[in-house]
Amino acid sequence: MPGGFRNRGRGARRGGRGRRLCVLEPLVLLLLAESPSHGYRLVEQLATRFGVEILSPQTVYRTLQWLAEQGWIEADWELEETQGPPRKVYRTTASGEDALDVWSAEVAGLARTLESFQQSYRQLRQRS
Amino acid sequence: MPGGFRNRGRGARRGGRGRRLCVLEPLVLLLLAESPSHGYRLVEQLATRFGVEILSPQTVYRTLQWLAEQGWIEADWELEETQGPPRKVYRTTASGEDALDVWSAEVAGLARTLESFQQSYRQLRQRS
DNA sequence: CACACTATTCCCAAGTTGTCAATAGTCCAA
DNA sequence: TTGGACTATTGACAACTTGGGAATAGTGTG
Repeated sequence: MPGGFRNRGRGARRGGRGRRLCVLEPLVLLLLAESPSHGYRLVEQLATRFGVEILSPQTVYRTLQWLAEQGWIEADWELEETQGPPRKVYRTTASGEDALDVWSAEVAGLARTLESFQQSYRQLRQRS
Repeated sequence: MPGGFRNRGRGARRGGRGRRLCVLEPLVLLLLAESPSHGYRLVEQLATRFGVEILSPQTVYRTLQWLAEQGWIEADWELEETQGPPRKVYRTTASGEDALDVWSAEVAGLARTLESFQQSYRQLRQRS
C-alpha cells in the first residue's frame, strides 16, 4: 500500500480518525493543474497516480471545498449528460498555480526528511 | 523550514491544531534505535537530524508515551546527576526494532508518493 | 421495481494537535 | 536570597481532522 497510511485493526496503530494525510492538498492541486476533474474521479486518480488508497471520499470532497475557499480552485456543474447525477468539475485558478508552487516546496522539504530517515535507517541496519 | 509544516497566520492554511506530522513515530523510533534518548533532547535531535522544527514538545512526549504503550520502547529515570530535573531515558525494545522495520516500509511508500508528485510537478512546469 | 453504480453533501463520534499552565530541579547574577 | 533562565516532564482543554453513516438523487440493468 504505497504512499498510504492504511488503517488495520483498532489499537494496532495510531491513526484512522484524526490522523491527517498531510499531502492531500498538493496532490489534488497538482491533478487539477494537469486537467480539470471532479471529486469522485479524483478519488480514483489519487489511487492510480499516487498510490493513495486510504481515502474516504469525504476527505477529498472536504479538501476540494477548502481549496475552493482559498480561491485556488473553481468549479462549475458539468453540462454534458453523464452516467449519474451532475458532476462538479474543478479547475485551478491563477492563484492556485502559485499555491501549487508553494506546496511543492513544502513537499520537497518533507521528501528531504524522508530521505534522511531512509539513509539513517539503512546505515543502522548495515551495522548490525 | 525543510520537512516541516510550519504554521503561519490564522486561516492562511489548513493546520495548526489537528495537523499531524505524519512521520513522527518512525523518526522517534529510529533515533532511539540509534541510541537511547529523552524527550527534551529528542526535540532537538528531530530538528538537527531531520529538519523537523515545528514540533511542540508536547507532541514528542505524547508520541513517546504512545510508543511505550505499544511496547516498542521502554524508559528508566536517569541516575546520573543532570543540569535540571531527572530525565526519562527511552530505548527501543526487540518488538520496537520490528516495528521500525514496518514503519520504514510505510515511509518508503510515502516517499514514492512524494516522488511521483515531484516528477509530475516538474513535467507540468516544463511544458509551460 | 429493486438494485448497483455514480456523485455530492451533512452530521457526529473518535482521535490528534497546539497552547496554556503546573510542577520542579539546577545554575547564575544581582 | 531572591528572581530569572534553562532544563525536563506532565495534565487539561479547545480547536481541528477524519471515517462512517445517512440523506439525496440521477442513470442503467436485470
